[in-house]
Amino acid sequence: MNWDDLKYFLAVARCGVVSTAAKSLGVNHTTVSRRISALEEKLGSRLFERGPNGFRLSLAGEEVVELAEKMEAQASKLDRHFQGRDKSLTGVIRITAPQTLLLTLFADIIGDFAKLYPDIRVECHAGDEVVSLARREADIAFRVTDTPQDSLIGRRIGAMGYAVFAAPDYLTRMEGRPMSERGWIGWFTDRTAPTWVEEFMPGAPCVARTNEAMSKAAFAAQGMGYALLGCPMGAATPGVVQVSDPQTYPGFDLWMLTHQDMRSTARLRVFKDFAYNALKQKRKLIAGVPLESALLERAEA
Amino acid sequence: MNWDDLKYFLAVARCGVVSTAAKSLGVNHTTVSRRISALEEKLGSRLFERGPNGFRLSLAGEEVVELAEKMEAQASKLDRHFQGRDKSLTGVIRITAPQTLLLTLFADIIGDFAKLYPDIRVECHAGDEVVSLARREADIAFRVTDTPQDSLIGRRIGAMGYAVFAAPDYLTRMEGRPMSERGWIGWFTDRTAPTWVEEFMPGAPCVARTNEAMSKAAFAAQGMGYALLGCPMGAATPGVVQVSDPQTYPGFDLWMLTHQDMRSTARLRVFKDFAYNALKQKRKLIAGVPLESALLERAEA
DNA sequence: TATTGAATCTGCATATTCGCACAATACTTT
DNA sequence: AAAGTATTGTGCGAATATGCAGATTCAATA
Repeated sequence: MNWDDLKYFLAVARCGVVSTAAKSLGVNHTTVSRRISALEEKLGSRLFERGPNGFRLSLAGEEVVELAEKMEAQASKLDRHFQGRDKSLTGVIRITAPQTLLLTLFADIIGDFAKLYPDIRVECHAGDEVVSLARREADIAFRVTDTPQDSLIGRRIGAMGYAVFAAPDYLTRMEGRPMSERGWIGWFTDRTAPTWVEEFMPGAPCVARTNEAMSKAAFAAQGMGYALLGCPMGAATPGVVQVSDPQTYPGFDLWMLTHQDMRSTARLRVFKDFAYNALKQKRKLIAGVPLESALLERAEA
Repeated sequence: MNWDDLKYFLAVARCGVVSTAAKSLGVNHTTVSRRISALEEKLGSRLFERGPNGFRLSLAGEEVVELAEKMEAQASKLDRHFQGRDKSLTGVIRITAPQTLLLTLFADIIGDFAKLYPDIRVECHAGDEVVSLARREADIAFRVTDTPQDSLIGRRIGAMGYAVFAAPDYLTRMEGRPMSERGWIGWFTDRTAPTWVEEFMPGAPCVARTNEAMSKAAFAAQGMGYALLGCPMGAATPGVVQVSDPQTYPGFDLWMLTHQDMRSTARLRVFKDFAYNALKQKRKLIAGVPLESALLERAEA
């Protein structure tokens, strides 16, 4: 028997429905369903009566609940012992992330975390500069990079997606016009039209430059032209819509980096787990979605 | 935290060495090592001091042992509740398997099982005939087949391997002789030289026929010629050595079949688990090993 | 009775985990 | 001292589990 399956069992026993239980566990409902089946198979007894409006505990299931709850009590004792005293963790966590991501991707994650752990203060540093994790200038760094340093423990979140965005009214204005009349917004460092322009709007002139992503998005929202934005940023910017499929570039992956010290504090472990899970659920936002689905999702909202 | 990891933790805590713990759990030692690391990572504390002669519990580890043991107590209570009363299961289990496999593959498995559960009597039926699991002519059927019937629950063990075998003294006798002087041993039903003969010894004549695999092996052991045998059979037959790489044929998979009754008895569940795990550990024997390794293993023995 | 809706079940692509073989290391024995 | 033995750690192919999307089932409602 897989002890971990009892965790899934308890969740379903409490929720009554697999889908809700799955949400509370942060996994897909098919996974929950399959692991319940596996547990039943191992024990050789149906634990739930399957109905169209959920799972109802069978007689055998009722008996399992008690034992499983005792196991849970031990497990959470263990958790508390190591994770610190429950939700009453205190202290400061310093994180650093690229500005665009901090605002568009981490804002609500950090907000949710703060609600759960009100006594932990999260200090943020927005920027791409190198900060020393060893010297505790930051505890956790989120970076878009190829391969992180060896001295750090890295967990790969996933590929970063980039897509072309523009303001809707700009698009209607440009309807049918030739590329030469449309404009793109780029970096100061772009000496010549970047690749995405060549592919998406060859021959179009540059209408604005900036050294900072937020203003790039702002210019686009003002209807000045097309801009290549990170998908999370584009999705979070009011006044722009996605007009190209998202593109991922090899080596442009989002990583969560921490110092390789096993004795890191409880609050750090808790945050790492929390952030990693939250980001995993947002990986579609991070990598971007194909143009069609993006417009569809927008239409629904 | 993954509750199941505590099972691994306890095993290592008791054995003191990862390799031994792995053996007792029936998994690879790297798996144990990795899951311990994962647990330590989640708890944020080293549970063992790694030494060249094993793992020694750390202070933190000592504390975990107590809690984990309480969880184990609950888990085994659950097991006992469903699996029947421990090792004191009684009754009869009827299994059926192809004769060659029953003798070469299942003999020791059934023997080991009988030692563990002395009050369960295992009745065997050797043969390939269709037996009705629904009518309890047998409880468990092992079959080499393509796709098992829908009404049965099947667990795939793995591909069956077949290789050419011959007696060592026959081989020395034939050293350097042309194929036309060598002979192959086949089935009564072989109207013409089967594929393996065409590939392995084209032009060779048939020297013996039989309708039954044991005698095929016996003929080969008598130095009558080459024979294609199932790898478990060839490995178990004294007097023959493997002389070709093993070949697997699509659809020739070994399956364990049982009736799809969830309320099957405790002794059946126990046997199914036991047999499945034992067979998994023998999958190299079942699928066969490349010629080189086969000779090497033989040389060691 | 037909329709809507919420739930669970299957086929397939993907991501993760596992096992194997080899390497590295320390301890024991000759 | 040097070879032998037993242990844990790493790279890579394969087995397994997971997630997603569509199909399906069943009950409630109009």
